[in-house]
Amino acid sequence: MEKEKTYTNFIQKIIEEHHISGRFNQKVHTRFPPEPNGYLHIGHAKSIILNFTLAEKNGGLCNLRFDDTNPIKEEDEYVKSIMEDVKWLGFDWENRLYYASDYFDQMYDFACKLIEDEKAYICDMTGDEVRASRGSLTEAGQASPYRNRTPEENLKLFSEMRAGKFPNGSHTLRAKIDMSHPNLNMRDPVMYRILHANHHRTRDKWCIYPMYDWAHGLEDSLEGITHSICTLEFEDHRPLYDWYLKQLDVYHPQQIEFARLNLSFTIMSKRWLKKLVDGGHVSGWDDPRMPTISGLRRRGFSPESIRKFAEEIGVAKRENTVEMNLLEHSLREDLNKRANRVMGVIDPLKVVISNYPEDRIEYLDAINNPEDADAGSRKVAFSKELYIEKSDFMEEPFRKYFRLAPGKEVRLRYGYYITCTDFIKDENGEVIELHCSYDPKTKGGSSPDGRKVKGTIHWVSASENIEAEVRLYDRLFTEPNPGKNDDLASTLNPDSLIVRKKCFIESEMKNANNGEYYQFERLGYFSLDRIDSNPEQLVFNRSVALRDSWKKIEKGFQTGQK
RNA sequence: UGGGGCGUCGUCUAACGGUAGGACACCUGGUUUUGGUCCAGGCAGUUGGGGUUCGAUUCCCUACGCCCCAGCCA
Repeated sequence: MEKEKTYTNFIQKIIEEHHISGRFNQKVHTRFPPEPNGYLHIGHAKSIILNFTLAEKNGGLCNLRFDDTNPIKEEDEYVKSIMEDVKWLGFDWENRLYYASDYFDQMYDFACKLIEDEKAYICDMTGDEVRASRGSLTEAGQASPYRNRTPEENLKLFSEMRAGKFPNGSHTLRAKIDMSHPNLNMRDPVMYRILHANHHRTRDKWCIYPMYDWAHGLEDSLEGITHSICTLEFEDHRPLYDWYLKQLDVYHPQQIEFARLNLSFTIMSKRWLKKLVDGGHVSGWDDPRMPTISGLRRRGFSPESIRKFAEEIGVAKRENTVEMNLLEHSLREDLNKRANRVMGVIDPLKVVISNYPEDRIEYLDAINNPEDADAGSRKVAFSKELYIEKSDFMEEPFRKYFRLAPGKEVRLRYGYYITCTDFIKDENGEVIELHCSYDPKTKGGSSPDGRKVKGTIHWVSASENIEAEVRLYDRLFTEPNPGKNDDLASTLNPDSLIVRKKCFIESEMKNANNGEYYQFERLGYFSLDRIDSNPEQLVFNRSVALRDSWKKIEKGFQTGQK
């Protein structure tokens, strides 16, 4: 029992301290607050999982809230995809779906209160002027000439702003804090800007929109959030978050910052991801090579594996780059237990069993999942002509090569032992067909005399199978840290997608279902491509290959000794 | 060289001031009708220097390194 892993991270620790101090009356209420301006990626998944599980483990709730304060960037399409992704990960916000735009009226009223208290003013400076007067990292800023307008004048101007009397950029509402504050965020930050734009929800009701810092704390406060969790770059904004809530004397959540996720061999920034899409380097936001949630879903990742991954990587404040290995491991670990096995040949080489009757077909028993006795078994067709993997034959085998070679015997999984008696090459010297003999006494894959056969290979009957397209994926970049390189395109992995058109899969797979996970024995985990696959032309994506200890040995032979 | 953060195995991440632990990766062996899984074992870390203490990853000082901030983005 003491082996039970406790859910531990520094945020949980803070929560427990709050429980002791009684700050939030033992309550935990979090929120996931995406801006609907793009697709979610695995880094967002970390945040979603953090917020929802933190609430759940502490008997609390987590809201889904769209932080839609910038109508220029936000679209309904993203709202839909975000909800789909959160649901797919297995979380339920029940009736707690909120939008920042729901609070625009209240935010306006709060702003008026600040104006009345002489803590905010309308500034007529242009963006450039504001920038110039903000000072620098080492120099104090200069006060706006409009800083001392009366509350009456400010109120009037503010309502005129709202009424649409001014063009974009002509006025802002600014908090009156401290132009010489060492934290630049505190140098009279803008609370409202004029944006004559159509909002995805409020349409043309507003032409002034709240800035993040002003809006976010109020959203949290209004929803009774206890722990407002965000990423590290907002640490500098916490004083402002706190300042607004304190001036207003309203319910005050605790903002806590954690380090965002970086993954090796990929990138997480929306800007770069968009470049990949726009540059045609990938087929879209849901390209199976993308680290987006929709991409991972299409690639064949399970939500369970992503949640396990999030648990494994933990949560802390230091910068981190998690190895892609760990993500892949999480998937293998999950699918090994639940994916049914099946045989498929993705690089076919024809085999003729010379001593097997011409027109005979046998149906042999194959176990669906050795890791799950309840998964049962199925029948696979065996016939005189078969396909095996090209890589399972070598004319001149390496020393430890256990597979087929002239005169060598292997086991066909769940089939027979066969021995290679001959091979045929085409005019280019490429092996195109093998002739083998089989041992009828080894049906099912074991021999009565107990002789050892080290190699077991997969195969598919040439007469009974289904043809499919298979897509093999590899990391998108060749660099472990592509984000550090300005010339992204040069570090793209040219082999990140390999399409194999005429693959042969055992006919069992005619019943393959969308969203189901399969293991093609010895090759990896696969699932149907939910966009491009159809009953006439099945398309399988390889989500991840099996671990392959042979690959290393083989490389050793190829490069060094032989 | 203004402010805010962060430095623990290769990579993530733990450790009321009390044996630096786990996972991934890697390496050995064993089992195996998937060169998969599984099992057993191994390698490997507290940024440096001081101080406090019986005892420091933990507290203090200092140095160094890395990240973030000058949007009317979030």
